[in-house]
Order: sequence, then structure tokens, then C-alpha cells
Amino acid sequence: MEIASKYDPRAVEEKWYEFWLEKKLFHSEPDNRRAYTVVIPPPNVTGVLHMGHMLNNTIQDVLVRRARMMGKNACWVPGTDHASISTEAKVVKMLSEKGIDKRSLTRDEFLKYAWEWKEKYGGIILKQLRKLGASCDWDRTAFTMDDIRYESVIRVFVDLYNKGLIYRGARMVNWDPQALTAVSDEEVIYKESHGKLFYLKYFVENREQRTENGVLGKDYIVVATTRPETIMGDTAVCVHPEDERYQWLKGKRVIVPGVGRVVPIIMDEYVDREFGTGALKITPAHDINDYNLGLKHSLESINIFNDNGTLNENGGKYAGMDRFACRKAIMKDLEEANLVEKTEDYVNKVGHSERTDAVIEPKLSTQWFVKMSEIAKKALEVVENGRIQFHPEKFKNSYRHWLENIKDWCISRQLWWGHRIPAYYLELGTESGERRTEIIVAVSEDEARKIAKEKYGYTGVLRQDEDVLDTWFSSWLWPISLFDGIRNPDNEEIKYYYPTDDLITAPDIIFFWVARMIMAGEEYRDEVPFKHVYFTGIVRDKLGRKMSKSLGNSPDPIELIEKYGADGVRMGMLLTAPAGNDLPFDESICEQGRNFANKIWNALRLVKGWTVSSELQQSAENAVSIEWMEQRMACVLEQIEKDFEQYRLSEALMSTYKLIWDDFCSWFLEMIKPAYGSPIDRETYNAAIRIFERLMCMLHPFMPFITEEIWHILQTCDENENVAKLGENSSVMMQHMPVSVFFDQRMLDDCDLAREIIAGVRNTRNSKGLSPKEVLDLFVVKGDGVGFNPRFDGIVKKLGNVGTIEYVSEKVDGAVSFMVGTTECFIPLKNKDIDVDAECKKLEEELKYAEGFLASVMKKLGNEKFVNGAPEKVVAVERQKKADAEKKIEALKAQIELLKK
RNA sequence: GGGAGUUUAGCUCAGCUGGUUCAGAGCACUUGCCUUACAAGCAAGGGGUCAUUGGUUCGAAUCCAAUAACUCCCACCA
Repeated sequence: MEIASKYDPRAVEEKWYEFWLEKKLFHSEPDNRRAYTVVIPPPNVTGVLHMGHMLNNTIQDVLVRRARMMGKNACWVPGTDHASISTEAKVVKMLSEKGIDKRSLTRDEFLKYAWEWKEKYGGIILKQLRKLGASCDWDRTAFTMDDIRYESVIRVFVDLYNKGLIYRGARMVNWDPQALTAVSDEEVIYKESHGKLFYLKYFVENREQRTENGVLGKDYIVVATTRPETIMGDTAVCVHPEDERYQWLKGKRVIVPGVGRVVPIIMDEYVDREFGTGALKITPAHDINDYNLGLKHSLESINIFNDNGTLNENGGKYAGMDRFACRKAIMKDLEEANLVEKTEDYVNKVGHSERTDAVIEPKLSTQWFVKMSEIAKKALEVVENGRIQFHPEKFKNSYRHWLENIKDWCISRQLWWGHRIPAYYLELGTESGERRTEIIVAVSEDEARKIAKEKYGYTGVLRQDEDVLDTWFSSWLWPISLFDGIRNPDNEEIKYYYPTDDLITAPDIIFFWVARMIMAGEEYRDEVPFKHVYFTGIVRDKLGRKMSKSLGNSPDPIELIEKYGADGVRMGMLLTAPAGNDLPFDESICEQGRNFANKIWNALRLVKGWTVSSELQQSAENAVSIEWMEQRMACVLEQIEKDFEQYRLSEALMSTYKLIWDDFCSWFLEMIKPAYGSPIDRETYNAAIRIFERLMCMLHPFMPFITEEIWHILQTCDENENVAKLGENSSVMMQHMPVSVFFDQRMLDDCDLAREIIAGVRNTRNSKGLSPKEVLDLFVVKGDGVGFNPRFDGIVKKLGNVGTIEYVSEKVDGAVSFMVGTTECFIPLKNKDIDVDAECKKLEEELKYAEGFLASVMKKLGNEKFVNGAPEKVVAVERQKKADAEKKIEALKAQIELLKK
């Protein structure tokens, strides 16, 4: 059977994914093995796969597949997030394209559309993950709004409310005028924006003037603002109490320009005298600081905006206008009325909504909050004391800072798509005849009714809160709710799978998600939700820009997979992505992965092409080759294990890559490769197949598809032993991961020396323009004990195409030479002139370098302080260097002499 | 404004508690090869004052300080 010389991943990848699914190899049930659990950071249910997901899920898959092969009961739970704001926005948009206005629908009608939308587009992203090879337990696929998760969220809300950790209150919140909802502080992104600073004149009431030494001064105060449209809401002007410039205004009142309202001058130390004119206009309804000052000084609060960011009836002639249009209009009017002193360019930070990018409007409204101070303490502690480890560790700093300065979490959203707040309102008449509203928080309306009756004897209508909860209020329960640990805290699954092991996520949701999961874990399990958090970097393009839809600089992951194969793309991503480092992604990196897959494929072709002889005796070289390869694998395995312990996945992959490409393909296979047309002995062949298999196991977590394909083909190679073990469900992913064993470093060093000699021979050929086919003889000057180990003679002969190797004690005349360490090698050039001059020049350069090196060593050794101060070992090393250098110089000098003769 | 991090070859990055793992790896590059596994390849090779300046030390890429550049996070300066 002819095998194609190019590896084609497409058919292979599809075939094996189907196989894994069919055999349910990703499925996990609690048993007596140790559990290894990962929960997926649930992507937006209506999202599509982007490069960030690719990176994130590749890393998860590597860890999960490796754990599985290490004998653990690996469980990777997939799922999606309902993403309330962005999904609702998408549905609203879809409806408006159909000519349907959300406001014309009832809540139930809208939700029906939303669920339809979710059914249609939801889960595309999970399908895409299969193409990547993700070994998720699909039977466990969850959704943050499915029954179990919904009920868990509601129960937690009720519980926290009863514990006094959730409260309802009127506060200044971040209002998104596009999504028409409040958002949490974390959902506000501050962006630098180039705006203007407007200097407006506020005339003193009755045009009273300042008197300075009997001379009349100004009759107005200038206030600098970036938001002139808010002057309709001004209820004071504030200056610093110690500001000399404004003492004359104490107790006076001023006229808001263009509005005509008279407002007081107040004094407060909050004002920065250096900024602007040192005078601040106060708009309590539309600025958090002004709001606080308003409370302090009992100022009136005038709301001038509608929820959608247009001016309301308090906006006077500007009512109905958008806030930014109003800014222009009002400035024009003020200019005309000569109420503007000047306008400056100004750069400041403006808050934008994370989801809609609309400019956030501070707004006073009644919302639900979670009290954070107490639960934050525990969450900080478990990271500080190492119960949870961050990789890389530097994220501990920002985590700590956030938790130490935490504010209450606004969790209500004025949306319909989400978990509806289980708060019920009832109107009670009181004895004095007034009406009073009571709130009952309960897991269901029935429950609420029961409480209403018991507590208030009320049997009338209950009105449920219209708002839903912040999406993260369900995400923070994810590691628990996935195993139904909220509703059934003692069930077998939660006890077995929780706490999970590793969480892989991007650092931008450390506060949104990671920190809050830790809080929920402590609150509801009294146990951390995971032991390690691996923060991936952000995927950027070649120019260092974040990949985004709007820039169009993000490649389509599915197209990449089609082009390079999932294995190739996985390898490309992993190679450039150490934990926490941003990943400058360039499509061409996937080529390396694709090429690697092809390399392995061709190694298979080579091995498959051999004819095997059971009669043939194993040669000594082959025996040594196998021994060496085994040692080499043990050595690299040790390194890889260390790398995994430290979550250095790219290093682990690189080690595996070099082991396979360099050690296995370039050296080992060449060592044992029989001459064309000749068979290979059975013993060597079987050993090679076993080594190949183990290499596929080692590589499998990184490149699951090709390793599965090759592993299966290898099973058919070793007829004596392996056919029987290929049972129905056999898969490379069910094999044991090879583990490191003791290895003989001396053996590896000896072989390295042999490899260097081979390189020396090849180099000689190259520089002398000799054909690789021409057989050369090699003379090695015997060292004093240490040096070249003749065990490798056969290998040197084979790979260097060397005829004879002789160990001599004298230098060889009429030969080119090279040195490996302190070992001198000579290659006589039969029937060839040696370019004496060139050879001398080369040697003299080497000599010069060696002398320089010796000089620096001598300088060190000549330094008494060094000899006395440095540890014995270090000095001994220097002495050895000196001896080696002297030996080398001597040898070089002798060689030059010889040549010149 | 506060905090954190980064700076090592053309690119992306390793270099732990100072000393033979000390200047490394992969890719890219150069030269020669279509050598019956692989040109998505083989063989060989060339690249770096370890950001700058000082200091500590017998000895610094490594420790300390200052400077510069870049990145990220946090914060209500109108």
C-alpha cells in the first residue's frame, strides 16, 4: 500500500473525532480514580469562535488529555453563557430588522423570540470546538439558563438576601443609554477621548460685582466643564473654602448661564484649586462626585436625561435632543449670548459600556447590590496563602488591589433575557392609611405568596421585580452549579469533581469571573473552586493590535484549521504562548505545526517501508542506538514533567518537538535505517515501533489527531506483540503517558561527542566540497582517558560515511583536522591537495581565540582574591579550563607546524 | 495620579537562589544538496556590549539604584 508523501489532516481529523465521540472516550463518571476537573469558561451562547477561544481551549485540551493519560479521571465540562446584555441586544436588533419594536412586545413574547434565537444560533461555538479537537464531556453540556443553573442562581439570590448580603437601594449607577440598563463598575471601560474644556460664565445674582480696593471687578465666576449640556441640571457652583480668588462670593448666588436658574455658591475642600478655574459646577443627578457633594450640602437634584440619553422635559428648549447634539447646540447658544469665556482642547477618560460601547451616563436609580466587603476577604486569603495559585503569579497583585478596594456589586439589569430577580412586591395599607410596599424574596411565586400570607396576612396580587441579574451572577456559580452543587450540596458528583483543578482564562475577566467564583466557592462549598488559574495572553496581530471584529485583523479559526489542520493550528498557538504573555499571532506560525505533522507522517512512511527479517541478528550499533534513544527520551521526559508542573506548555511542546524531529528522525532513524533494499532485524524494528508509539503518546495532548492516526497504524506494524492489544476501544488517548525514569547522563554525553564528530566530518565535506558519497577515513588522537567512546564507532561510520576509524597517538600528516572539545580528529585527503594556506589560516584563527581564552582564565586565576574568595569548585573548574586551553593551544601549534613542513 | 510588568539574535521567547547549561532555543537567514521517508525536506553555517548609566562583588544577563522606552491594570479630577 502506497502512503501519500504529504499528510492530509482533513479526513483524518474528522474520522478520529467521530471515533472518540462514538466510543464516548471523553465521558467521565465518578469512580475510584483521582478526578481531574476543568470547567470551560462558557462562551457567549450566540458567539462564534475567535482566536482567543482557540488559544484558551487548546490549552485546556492539552491539560485535560494529559491528565487523562496520566491515569486520572479527566472531566472537562463544556457549556455556554446566556450573556444577557449582548444576546438581548442581538435579539432586539434582529427584531427591529423584522420591523418589530421590543417595546411593543410583552416580556413573554420577547423571551419566546430570544429562546428561538438561542436555539438557532446557540451552540455553534461548541460545534466549532470539536473541530479543534476539544475533548469535552459533551454529555454534560450546560447552559447558564438551563433548569439546574437557573434554579441554582435563584436559590443563591434568596440565600444571600436572607443573609443580608444582597440589598436594594437607590444609588448612582453606570447607565448604558443604548442597552437601557445599569451595568456594574467592572463593565465600564475608560477610554481616552479628545474633547474640549469649556469655560462658562456664571453671573452673580443681581450682577453684583466684586470690589477690590474700592475698584469694581468682575461680576461673574468662570467654571470649566467638559459637559456643558448638563448645566440644566446644575444646582450649585462649588469652590475651595480657602481659595482667595473666590472669598467674595461666599454666601452669594449665581445664575446658571442660558438657564437662568439661580444656584448657591458652596464651599468644599473636594475642589482642586489648580484645575480649570478652581470652580466646579455641581450637577448632582449626573455625576457621582456631584451626587456626593449634593448629599453633603443638601442640594436639589435635577434629572435632565431620559434613559436613552436624550434630554427630558427639564432640558427646556433642548428637550428630546440627544446629549451630544445638545452639547453642540447649547455651546452655540452660549457663545451667542457671550457666556463663554474660552474653549480649550482637552483629553480625558470617558467611560464606555463594555458591551455596547455607548458612553456611560451616571444615573441615580434603584438597583440590587451584593455586599462585597466580607466575602472579598476570604477570596483574598486563599490566593494569598497559596491555596489557589495564579500562573503567572504577577496577577496576584491586581487581584489583591481589586479585592482590597472592592465596592458593592450592582447585579440588577433592566433587561428581560436572564435570570429574573426573585423579589416580589406587595402593597399594604397601613393603619395611618398610607400605602407601604413590602418586598418578599423567595425561590418561587408560590413560596412568596405563602410568606406574604404568613407574614402579612396578604393574599392579593404579587408583583415580581422586572429586572434580571447580571450575567456574572450566574457565571460565578459555574464550577458548583455544573455539578448541581447548589441545589444538592451533598451529591456524589459535586463531592467527586469539586474543587476543580485548573482554570484557564484570559486575564481581562479576573475580576468579572475569577474573583467572584472564588467568593462563591468559599460561600457555598467552603472550599476553593479550583487550585490553579492559568492566565492566557491576549491574541494580537503582527502589529501588536488586539484582534477584533472591527479591525478585521482576526483570521477565521475554522479556515485556519482547514488550511493547516487542527493539529497544526494548535501547535502554532502553543508555541508562541507562554502563560500570561500576549501572543503576537501570525498565521505563518501554523506552518511550523503543519510541517511537523508532515515530518512525523514521513517518519511513519519510512518505518512502514522497511522489510523486517526475523533471522537477522541485531547489530551492535542498533543496540546502542536503541539504548541511546531510550535514555534520551527519559531525559526529555523529566524536563517535560517539570515544564508541566510549572504550566510551561510551550516549553514542553518544544522539547517534544525537538525530541521527535531531531533525536528521533534525524538521529535515531538514521542510525538504524537499513541500507536500501536490505531488511531490518526484528528486534530493532520492534523497539523502534515501541519508541514511536511512546512518542505519539507524549505528543498526543498537543496534536491529538495525527498521533491517533499514527498510533493506530503502528499497531499493525508490530505483528508479534501488539495486534492483540488493539481492542475495540483502543486509542492513543487511553494509553499511559510515558513517565521519566533514571537515565545515564554519561551515555548521553558520549553520544553527543559522537554526534559532534559526525558533524565535524560533515562540515569537512561541506567546506572541502566533497560528496557525501565519498568514503573518508578518520583518525582520532587518543586522549588521556576521557574523550571519545568507541561504542559509537559504528554510528560515526554510518552517519559520517566514514570507512575506518583509527585511534592514534600521533598527529596525522597530510590531513585536515578539527577538534571536538580536546579531542583531535584528522581526515586524510587522498588524492587531494590540501590548501595549506587556508588550513593554516583556519588553525591560526582558532589558536588566536584559544590564546585569548587562556589569557582571560589566567587573569582570573592570577587574581588572589578570586582564588581565595571563590568556592573550591569554581576554582577547580577554572583550573580545568586552563589545562584544556593549554592542551588545545599545544595541539593547534603542532598541527600548524606539521602543515607548514 | 497610583500600581504592576517588560526590555537578551531579524522575529517570538528560555535563561531558578550571582561562577561550564552562560550567552541559549525555535522560526527566519546564508551556503551546498531534488542523497529512493519527508524541498512542508537534508547537511553545514553566520547572527547578540543581554535597553542605558552607575553601584555591590574576586566575579553581574542574573543582585541594588537611577534613567529611557514600551505594555497592562486600577482611580470620580470637573
